[in-house]
Amino acid sequence: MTGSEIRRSMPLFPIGTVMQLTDLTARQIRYYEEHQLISPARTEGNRRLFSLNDIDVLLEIKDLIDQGVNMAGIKQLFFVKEQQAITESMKKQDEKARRDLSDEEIRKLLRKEIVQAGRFNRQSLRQGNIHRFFH
Amino acid sequence: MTGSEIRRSMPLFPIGTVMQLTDLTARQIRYYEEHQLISPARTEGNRRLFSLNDIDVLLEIKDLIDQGVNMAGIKQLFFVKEQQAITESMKKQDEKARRDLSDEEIRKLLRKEIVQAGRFNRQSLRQGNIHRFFH
DNA sequence: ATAGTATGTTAGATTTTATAACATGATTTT
DNA sequence: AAAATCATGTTATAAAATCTAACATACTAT
Repeated sequence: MTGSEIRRSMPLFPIGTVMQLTDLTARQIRYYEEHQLISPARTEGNRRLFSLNDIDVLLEIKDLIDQGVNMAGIKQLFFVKEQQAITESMKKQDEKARRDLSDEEIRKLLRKEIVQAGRFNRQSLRQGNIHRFFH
Repeated sequence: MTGSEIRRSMPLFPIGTVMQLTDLTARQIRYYEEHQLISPARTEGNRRLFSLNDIDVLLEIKDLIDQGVNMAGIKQLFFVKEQQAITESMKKQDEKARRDLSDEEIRKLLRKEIVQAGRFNRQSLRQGNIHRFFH
């Protein structure tokens, strides 16, 4: 997790602040939580604490609601987005794997080269430059 | 004011969150407010709402306190810093003024040049290129 | 017409925050 | 040394914000 991801998921805001930032009612926010679209943290005393991410999600929900999408639709959209995100991260992993593989290949090649170079130079080394390897 | 300055001065956090973020007690935070080191906004119901800037200031205060600086010292430091900031912004203004002035001079020069160019070209314009100015 | 959805409203309990006053240990001043 | 000041803790009391749960209601879809 990157630093900014941590910051974005830090529980900071009480519901009142979130209401103002999103123009949603407490009822709505709690309802969306009930439907698992967000999962705000809780204080010791059970008050919700929202993160910047939560607020982003709520603003997305609000946009979709304003466009006439209902809960079911929003859930589907979020589900699809999450799948995409997962696919993306898998793609990245694949790429990394491929990169790692080719790194490994490069290492093999390098080893070969070194061996070859060794063979190449053995003669000349004997012929007067062995002292380089001691001193 | 820039966008980020607005964001940094937006009243968002209740005192509880600020306590956690700064490791200061409510008593301390209120005391520093009493000494006008911060001026958090208030909700309709008189609860304090702190901005990111407030939190920055509180963290600075905490650092200074930890280093043994007392209220008076902190006030002085903040005062000096503010003076510096003002001086800085005046410098910037000066620069801008100077820039504006030289812009004005450039305009003067340009006008002269144009007049000169006009004189220079009058002859040649008459000699067959006046049509460029109509069409 | 009925059922389901999304939100409003209300009630009562709990938590959080506010102010104000007094307490206290550490420094500073007299 | 005694008194005053500083920075913070502690406590009491009031008010505000939030919680859950229940019931109400306007729409939509069947």
